[in-house]
Amino acid sequence: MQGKDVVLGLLNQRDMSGYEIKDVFETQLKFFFDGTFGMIYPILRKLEKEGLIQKKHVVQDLKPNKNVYSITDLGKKEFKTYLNSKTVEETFKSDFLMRMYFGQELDRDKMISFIKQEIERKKTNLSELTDNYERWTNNGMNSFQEITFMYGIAYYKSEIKVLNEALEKLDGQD
Amino acid sequence: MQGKDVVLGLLNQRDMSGYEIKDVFETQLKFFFDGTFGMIYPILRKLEKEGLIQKKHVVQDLKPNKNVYSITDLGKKEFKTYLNSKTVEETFKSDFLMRMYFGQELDRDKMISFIKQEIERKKTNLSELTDNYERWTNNGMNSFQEITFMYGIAYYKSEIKVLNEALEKLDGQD
DNA sequence: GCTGCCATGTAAGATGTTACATGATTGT
DNA sequence: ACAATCATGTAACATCTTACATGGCAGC
Repeated sequence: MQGKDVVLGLLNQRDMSGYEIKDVFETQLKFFFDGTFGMIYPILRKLEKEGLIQKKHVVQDLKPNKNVYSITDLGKKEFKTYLNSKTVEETFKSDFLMRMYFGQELDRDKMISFIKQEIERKKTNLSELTDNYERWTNNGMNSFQEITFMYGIAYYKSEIKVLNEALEKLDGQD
Repeated sequence: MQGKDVVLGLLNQRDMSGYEIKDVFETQLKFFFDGTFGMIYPILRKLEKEGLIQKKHVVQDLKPNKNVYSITDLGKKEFKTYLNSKTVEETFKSDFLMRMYFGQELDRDKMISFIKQEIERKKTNLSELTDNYERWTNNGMNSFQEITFMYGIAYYKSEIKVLNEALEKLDGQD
């Protein structure tokens, strides 16, 4: 599962420009995948070269022109192959937990401020995710896609709770 | 936060060989960072070249010889710099959620089997994490390090619950 | 003889990040 | 003027993954 597969999957749903793809990444896939322009455009070029997608130049009146990509039959086949491949294990990398792990090096107040910062960060993430969920619900979403949101919301809520409990426990040790 | 910082952090705690570092990655950091030999050994070589760590060849009797690394003053300084740098946002990548998102392509049974597989996967991960937590508790662990485990355990438990609920809901739709 | 654990490494390639670079249009 | 949004891209670099390659020692 790489950027390539995700882009192909999106174009398998409907035609899009690189800019639009970035937008879907931000509003719908952000919790479990992130893509940047520096990644999306090179992927589009590569997929086109391989004949998996096709470019159409679209002239616009009120906005700058754009390149809209559509998936080819070859691309559809390739995406199906991905969908039927073995699911790879998720990856998670946390700088915050790293600091918790190596915390003995720092003083207690610094550590507590790290935790408070992380709680705030997660609260922000949660409200963004909730907003995107609500916005998308109105545009049609199937029960499986809904799971991706439930999953993310449960994650943030449960970690906010854990971190608050940790703070309380640390307070009790004074 | 990269492999380099983690390796430096571990050697900041005590001297270790590449093989031992891998073991700590597996048993203590696995939830929020993963390292492979193909990553660890090149990092050790690089850090040594930069003068941040030092190699000692240790001849062993009952086991193959090994290279034990220790951190230098320069390395300690470098690690402190990392600890005081701004925490970067966590990253999460999930192939499972990807399939949930693009699920309309597949038939319902296949999707349900993906969910069941993922629940099993998470149950296994949870029990491994719990085992490592218990094993480590007996070897001394501070309250901040404990947070890294609480965080992971909460994650797995809450996602297992979400996925089970999703399954029930899907059953109700028959 | 085989398996499992201990132990170290390389080389090639894929992948992704960061920073830079450009420019139109719309609204304030 | 200026900021925001729309729109596309490159080049250099850092990083990591995968696969390969080797070999000692212990116990069955």
